[in-house]
Amino acid sequence: MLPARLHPGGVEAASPGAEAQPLLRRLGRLATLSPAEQAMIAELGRGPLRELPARAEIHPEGVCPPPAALLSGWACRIRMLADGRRQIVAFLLPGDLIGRPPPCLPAPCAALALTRVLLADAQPLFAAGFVHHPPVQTGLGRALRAAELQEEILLRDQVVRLGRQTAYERLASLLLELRQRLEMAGLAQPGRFALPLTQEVLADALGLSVVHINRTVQQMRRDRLIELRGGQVIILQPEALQSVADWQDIPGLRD
Amino acid sequence: MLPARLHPGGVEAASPGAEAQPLLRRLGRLATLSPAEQAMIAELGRGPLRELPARAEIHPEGVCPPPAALLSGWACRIRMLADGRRQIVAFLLPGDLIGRPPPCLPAPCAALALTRVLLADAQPLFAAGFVHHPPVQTGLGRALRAAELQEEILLRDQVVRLGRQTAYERLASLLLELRQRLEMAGLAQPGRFALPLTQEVLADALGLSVVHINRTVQQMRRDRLIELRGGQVIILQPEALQSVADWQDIPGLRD
DNA sequence: CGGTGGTCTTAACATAGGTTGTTGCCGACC
DNA sequence: GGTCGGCAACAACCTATGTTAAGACCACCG
Repeated sequence: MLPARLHPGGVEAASPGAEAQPLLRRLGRLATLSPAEQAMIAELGRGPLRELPARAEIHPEGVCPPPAALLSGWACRIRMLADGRRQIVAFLLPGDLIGRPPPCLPAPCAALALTRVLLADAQPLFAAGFVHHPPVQTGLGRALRAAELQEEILLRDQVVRLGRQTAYERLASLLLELRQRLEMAGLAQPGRFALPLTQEVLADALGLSVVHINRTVQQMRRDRLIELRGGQVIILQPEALQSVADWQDIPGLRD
Repeated sequence: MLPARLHPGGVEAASPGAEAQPLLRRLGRLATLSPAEQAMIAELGRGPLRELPARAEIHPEGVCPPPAALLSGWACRIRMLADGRRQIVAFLLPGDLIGRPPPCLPAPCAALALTRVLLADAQPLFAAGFVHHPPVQTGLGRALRAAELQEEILLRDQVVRLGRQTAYERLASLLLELRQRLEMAGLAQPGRFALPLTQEVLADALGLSVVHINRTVQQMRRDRLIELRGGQVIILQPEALQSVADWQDIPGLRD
């Protein structure tokens, strides 16, 4: 609704369109984009944006949400059971896409802001990449398609974590996933990144209790694999962490 | 490789093209197909088929498998950890699609036949529905797209199961999922269907040990929710099972 | 300043589910 | 008809993780 320049707080928008940087970076890594496509993506950052505070619902469960791009802040897809148990299905990071172009089935989970978030309407992107041309034909189409496929891969990783890994392994694996994703969006220094998540959120993502997350974090600190304070993670021993987590890199796509 | 008519065993191929029935049924439920599209699908059953015995690998981990349609038999997507732990990520039922049209990222999990399976080359389908036209434009495109979206929904259900449900709830939920999917492919009588899975396979899917699967099955039998013998399940109390599992139907798409 | 609420931390105890090992059934194969 | 392998069933014991509860720290706010 409001133009971008009315949101001075938080986003350090030095150059115009800077809000779209992570999205541009990520999609640009997935396929070669034409200058026109790059411009279209950068334009999103100048278009009408939706700003939401932490804890706000981006879209509820059971609807078919319109395509949006997460420009800044963290969010998640979450599902709740009847008795209140919560499972975070996926984390959404700057540069990620929420919602699908039609035809679209009702989403089985809600999307929730974990921090203050800035959302842009991604309808034009999907229209250009998915609807007007077959996705294979354009760089943008291939990039959007690859983003979808990556999301599916992350979902499968999550299944393996929850199904067959111990608490310690799950935490290691999640941290490595977030690190790589943030790097792909240009938001992490090597070995160090911001993690604006409470232990309760981690618990809901990893299928554990808060108490046990705490135990596990303590242990990982004592083992000198990570440091975690004030919303910042430092990965002290990447190789050790990778071997604990049985980690394999998230594949990309270059045309 | 071999033409369909050289596979007399197992498939009761009364009319020609009968092998493609489940696929036709399922895609036809997802979108309205033109007669030409229906013919193209039926044609798959007459084209060169790939037959594999139980336990055979359909495709390994880490490759980009060509699109195939599972015409008969059960299979699964599975991922293995370095130390041999296995997690079944998804079950593949007759009428399901394996592999993706390019652009495609290396699959993070292998596909494994759980029974004898019959596979057809699905490249023509994806070419027509995805590559030559944008998926929205044709009925086939919409159906293929909906099938993909359904698969993603199943994956999210699986995450919730493994993350937040008890063994008993997981089993209930999986049985309901399989029931609905088999019904959508026209392969289940109401309240009763074939389940050609060993308890070990169930364990690998539900993130449990074989022993505990056995305990859980016994309990569910004692509670008179299901019968399970000789590869057949009878759901005795569907509503009770649904309330245990916190079940919601898998959404479909009708144009 | 002193509440108030959110988050992290720790401890004690409870339990769902894992592990190991044995038995019995049944169909396949010689 | 015997033997063998795969599978289901069951028991005894063990452990990872959940639950409940309470204190410490910190940010915010009146």
